[in-house]
Amino acid sequence: MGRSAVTARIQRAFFDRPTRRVARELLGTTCWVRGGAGVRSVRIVETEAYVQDDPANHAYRGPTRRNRSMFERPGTLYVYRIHQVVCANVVTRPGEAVLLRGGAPLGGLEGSGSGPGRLCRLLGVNIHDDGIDTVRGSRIGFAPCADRVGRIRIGPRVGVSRATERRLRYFVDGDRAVSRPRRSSALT
DNA sequence: GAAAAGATTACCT
DNA sequence: GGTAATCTTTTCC
Repeated sequence: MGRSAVTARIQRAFFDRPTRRVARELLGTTCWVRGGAGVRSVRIVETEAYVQDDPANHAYRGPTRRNRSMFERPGTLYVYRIHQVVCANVVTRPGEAVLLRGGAPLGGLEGSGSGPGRLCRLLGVNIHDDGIDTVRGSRIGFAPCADRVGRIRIGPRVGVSRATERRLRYFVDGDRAVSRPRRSSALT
């Protein structure tokens, strides 16, 4: 990279599009988090779309205290807690969002970014980041895809107990940071 | 006010 | 492959 580390930032119009398209096009982008110890970043390699009329969507039954961030502007971060870990989403259209499921560490960052909980732990994302703006905020942002993305594949979502047949999961084929269903060894 | 479920992960046998 | 950990939100009585 001959230029500065962050050459550009993904704007709000990127997120204000159909959720499945955003989920697919987030693959290969860089997600950075500015913390006390510096900036941590990963290359996004796995996402899942949560859309309307989707029983697995936290916003399926409308706004609640937990999911209020999902009704904020496109590009807003929706962070929720599940068991003892947190997961991060980016809001697209009202009540819809993209779950960040896998990221490959960049810039010497060490650890595993495979899985939504591990990804948040790697980046240092916590529950207090819920509701922040990734477009204008200084804490977390996305940079456009710099280099070529591998083959993109689509498959069933992981971990959800409803609407499991829907193919709303996008991932870069063969990337190490992609989580896999525990079910079988068969590649989707 | 109480009980159940959950977009997970780590560790057990 | 199966289950416990762990705790907040949601839902029901």
